[in-house]
Amino acid sequence: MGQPIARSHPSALKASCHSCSLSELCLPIAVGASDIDRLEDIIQQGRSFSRGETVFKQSERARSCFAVRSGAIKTSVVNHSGEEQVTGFFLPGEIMGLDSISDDRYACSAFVLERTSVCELPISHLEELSRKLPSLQHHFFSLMSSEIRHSQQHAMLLSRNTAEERIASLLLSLSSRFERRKLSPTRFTLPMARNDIANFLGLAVETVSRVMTRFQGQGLIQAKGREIELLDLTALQEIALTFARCRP
Amino acid sequence: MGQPIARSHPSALKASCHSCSLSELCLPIAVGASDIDRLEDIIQQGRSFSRGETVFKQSERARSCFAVRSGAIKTSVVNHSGEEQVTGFFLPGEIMGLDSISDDRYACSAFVLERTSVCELPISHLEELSRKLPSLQHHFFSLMSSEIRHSQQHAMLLSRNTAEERIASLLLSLSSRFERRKLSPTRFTLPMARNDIANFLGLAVETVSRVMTRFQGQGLIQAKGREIELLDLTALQEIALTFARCRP
DNA sequence: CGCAGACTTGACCGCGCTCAATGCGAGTGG
DNA sequence: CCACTCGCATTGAGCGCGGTCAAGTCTGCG
Repeated sequence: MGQPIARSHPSALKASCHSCSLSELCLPIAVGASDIDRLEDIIQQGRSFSRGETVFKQSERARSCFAVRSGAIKTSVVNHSGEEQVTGFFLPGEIMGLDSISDDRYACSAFVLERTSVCELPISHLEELSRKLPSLQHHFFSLMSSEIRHSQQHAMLLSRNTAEERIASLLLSLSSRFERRKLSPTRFTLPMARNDIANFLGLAVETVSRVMTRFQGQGLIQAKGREIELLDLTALQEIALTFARCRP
Repeated sequence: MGQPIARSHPSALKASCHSCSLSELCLPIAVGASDIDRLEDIIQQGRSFSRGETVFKQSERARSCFAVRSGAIKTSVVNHSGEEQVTGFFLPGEIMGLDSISDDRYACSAFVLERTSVCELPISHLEELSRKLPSLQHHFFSLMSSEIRHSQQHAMLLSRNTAEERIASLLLSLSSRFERRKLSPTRFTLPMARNDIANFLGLAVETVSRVMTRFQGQGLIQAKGREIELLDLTALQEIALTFARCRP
């Protein structure tokens, strides 16, 4: 996957941002309507992946970022002792790979959690187009800047917060990200396994389980497997509020 | 400090990157010799700050990034419960404020740990110049990309590593950053208090103290107050290696 | 129906936090 | 010069959160 996906798909479709339902979350918001065409010229609408596949692998040549169109992805790195470390989850409208622009190797692997389709953004083309479209350049600086902040927030979350606070934060983060897509902020299906949640939050799976049943006992959530309903958002916010704020 | 520093220094000096001893670590590496002048045109050589002052404060208007010329700085945010959370340390040749480009408010405050001078990089000018100098634009994307990775590394460090691993990692990070500046990688003065270290690493001060005396007992380091000597780099690396790698 | 993987629940224990006291060096003033 | 203070660092005692280990339960799928 280091090569642009086009390789395996000689007839890779040009993206059609115009008709994409995510255009208000994704790159197009950064460019005037008249310039969307130029964006479409460099973006390749990639193929779909199914559960378990990887969009790219750690330390492959990094030539592209990817915008998630549908589905869900987890990124993770393996440390030298062979353990996986989940570094993030990416949902539709979000862009992954921004951490891999610097040393031209992907810093992490991107695992597909459920049937997913992505748009491929070749980095060199993006840089080139950014020079011509100031608003696009600005948007990218902003995107990366927010990404730094999200990582910092996450580090802060891991540094001093209890298991309950971490889990409440994650649930609320997911909630607001679903809401942005006009989906229910209180009733959704977790795209990732408990294991991934635990790993991402620096906890043991057992702890995640325990906390979620505790939350359920307190009437804060209703959980059956990956089906989640948030019953008391304000209480969850109260718990999570020990740290700053969630993904905007 | 939200205003460019020039306000308080009407005669703010144009930067002289040409003669700066850090030019091989800092922005100039990104531009050809002939373009350094254009860089100097937009960079303001700021004034010096002394211990305890702030270069900028959280939630002030963010108009500039800052390159550290000399000294040392810690960045931190206060969460809503009023506690400080140290998010990073910045040494000469490093650029801070990259996390604050997105929503035009500083995401953190920058506290001066020892007598420090900085160069101010107005964001709007940087974006403009980046459009004209592709290598500068690329460099900035790279910088921000690495910053994302550093935060992720830090998050990983906090998520599963023991106190010893965290502290060994920090010591090695500092070591390599001193080395980059042609200073001794094994003998240096910590610019920050134990308190800041503890906060940054998500530990209690007492734990930092205990671990450092333990390291000393094992002959790994020699510490007297903030004077540190790393006696056994490989052993420290062995300890830290549970996670990935330090600041390049 | 049976198996494998994901999730839950329980019992136990250790790392690191908390609280509290003490040590130490720098700066200040008598 | 000492006495005093203040901030910072170190050291000790006790305990709780969350990790580990080990069963047990649920679920989807061939």
